[in-house]
Amino acid sequence: MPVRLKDIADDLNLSKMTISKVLSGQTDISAETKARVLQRVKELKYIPNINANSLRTGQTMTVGLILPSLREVHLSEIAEGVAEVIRADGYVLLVGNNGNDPELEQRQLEMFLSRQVDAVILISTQETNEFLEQMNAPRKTNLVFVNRKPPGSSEHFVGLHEEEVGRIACEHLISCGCKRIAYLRGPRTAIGDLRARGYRRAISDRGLTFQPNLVIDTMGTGETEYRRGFRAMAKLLERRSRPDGVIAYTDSMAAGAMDAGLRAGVKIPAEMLFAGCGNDTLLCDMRVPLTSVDLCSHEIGQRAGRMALRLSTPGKSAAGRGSLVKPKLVRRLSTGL
Amino acid sequence: MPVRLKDIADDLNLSKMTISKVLSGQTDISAETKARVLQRVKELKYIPNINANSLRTGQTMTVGLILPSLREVHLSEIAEGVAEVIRADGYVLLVGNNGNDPELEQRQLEMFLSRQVDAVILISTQETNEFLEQMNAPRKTNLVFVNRKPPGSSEHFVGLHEEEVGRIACEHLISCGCKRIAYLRGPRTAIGDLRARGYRRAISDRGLTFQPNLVIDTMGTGETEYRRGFRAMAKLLERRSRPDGVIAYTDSMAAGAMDAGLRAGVKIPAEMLFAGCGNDTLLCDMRVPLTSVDLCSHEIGQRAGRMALRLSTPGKSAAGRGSLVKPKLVRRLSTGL
DNA sequence: ATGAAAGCGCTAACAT
DNA sequence: ATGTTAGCGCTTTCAT
Repeated sequence: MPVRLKDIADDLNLSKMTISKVLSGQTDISAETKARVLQRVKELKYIPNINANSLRTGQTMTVGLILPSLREVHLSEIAEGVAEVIRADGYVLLVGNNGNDPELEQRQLEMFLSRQVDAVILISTQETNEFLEQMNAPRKTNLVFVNRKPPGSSEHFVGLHEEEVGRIACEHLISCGCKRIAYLRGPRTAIGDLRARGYRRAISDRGLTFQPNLVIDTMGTGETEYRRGFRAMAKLLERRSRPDGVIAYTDSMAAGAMDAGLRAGVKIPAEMLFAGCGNDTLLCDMRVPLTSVDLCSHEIGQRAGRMALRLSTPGKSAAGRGSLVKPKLVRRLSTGL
Repeated sequence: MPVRLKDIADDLNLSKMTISKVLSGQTDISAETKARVLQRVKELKYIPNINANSLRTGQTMTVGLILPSLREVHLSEIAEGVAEVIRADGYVLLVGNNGNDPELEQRQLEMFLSRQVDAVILISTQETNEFLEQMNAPRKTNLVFVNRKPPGSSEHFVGLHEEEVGRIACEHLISCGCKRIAYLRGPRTAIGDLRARGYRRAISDRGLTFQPNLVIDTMGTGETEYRRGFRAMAKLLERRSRPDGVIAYTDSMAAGAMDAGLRAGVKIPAEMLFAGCGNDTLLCDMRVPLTSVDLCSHEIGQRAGRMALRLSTPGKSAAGRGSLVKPKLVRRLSTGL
């Protein structure tokens, strides 16, 4: 078993306290003793037991992160951001995934709580999580929500300005001269709706007329996003008047749409412009490099991490409640450069 | 602060011990008391402090995972596998990433050790990690290496049978009738070399002649894998005699190669077959669906997790040392179905 | 059937 | 400058 304070103390014929004091930089220790202790600590490779301390202080220097999955780049990117900032402060990250199963989510949270985590960052895809209201009532303050503002609404959260995602993409295509911009929209969720609204807002803000038949709902079939994008585009191309710009809810869908266009002989970006969302390096650097809206997942993770740290620091608990990250457009050849 | 055993005890005019016994299912408690306790526990939403127990038992029910990054699908997939199996046993996962920085890796390990993790799973891309030898000497047994067998070599590890990756892909193309199979090889690392060897072995096993000029080294330039695949393929196509099959080190490279082929008017799979490695859903379901070797990352994670659990269980510590996972070929249209 | 004591590793507060 | 005491939340052991 690992070396304890007492081992060092016995070894040096000192008391545990002396060792402890040296290690915590107390000054009431003779230089000589200090040196001897430090030396022995190194030799024995002593590593303090933080848990023992946590029992006293109530601080575990641990942050929990609960998310649906690590497989989605967007989410693992967030996780990286969190890990980065909390590590810098000596905190450690507990990760739990719950394939969108609310029960699992709850169990994970309980496991984290039983480990006395200082804060929990929750990326829940559930539309509601009632269990939080009841279960967690006492220490609610140390929860940080990501992506979805919880119902109770007075909570701490970090999210992406979703409407801006649609707006920024559409705005860009308009600036590039597009007049008929198709939107391959996402699912009928809060996020899906917000992005669609952003698209629509850009249209009207710039004096174009909104044409409902240019908004394509691709959901419902069991196909991959790529296939759905491909098929939706193929159909669009059969119409009498083609769009001169296409925005897709994800990069995969955009890739599918672009391939359908290329296959049909459409010149990109000469005749038609494309934009996706996600700025996924893998997808955006292929065939005609794809202009895409960066969802700033890493930044979101960092902010969530910082918020968690603030909540974990006794004094500062009351700090800023919410934080909306603005997406960024990344221009590539599919919109002319 | 959270509810403690003592709170329940005081509340019910019982001793801590009685509560503890009820919760641990001891039988020497009257049915009535038991019911009262259970009821109150629920009402007060008591969650046991596992850390307190850990201080006594030395078991924290925590496994640490150190990896270069969560951004790579291969790695996050492994993380998911680990999380899954250890959660089932009530363990919790500490995750630390270290962008291939050995110093960070060491610091992470120390942080984990100071939290008394029961085991650490280490996915190190370092070729050597001397610091382990020294620092961790005492509890070396609770380390599980993934992907790379450590120098000390008597360690516990889980890895992919890398040579089999190259062999299986090449074997498949040969079965499909290919005679001239190009290999877009990966970096000059242990793994890169093993896969190349597998390719070569399949060639000679099946009585074809190995042609060095069909092995293309794409590394060195700062380009993306896709671009490297694309360029390598474009060059291949300029030769007098074209290959009739192409294997790439990653799916991205395969995608690039395939696009170069398609652009040049090559019919896939009629005239040329393609296979990648990684079985990345995003990439494999695009344009001509790509046959790819699945690297079984999830399975690797699960095995590593199980190994970590075994090491964490006092009795079983000496169990199986190493475990090699066999990759699986996933056939798609790019090789004729 | 219920409870008291001791101790896991550590440190704040107080002696010496 | 060094050491003693007590206690963080819990359970194992041994009373009652």
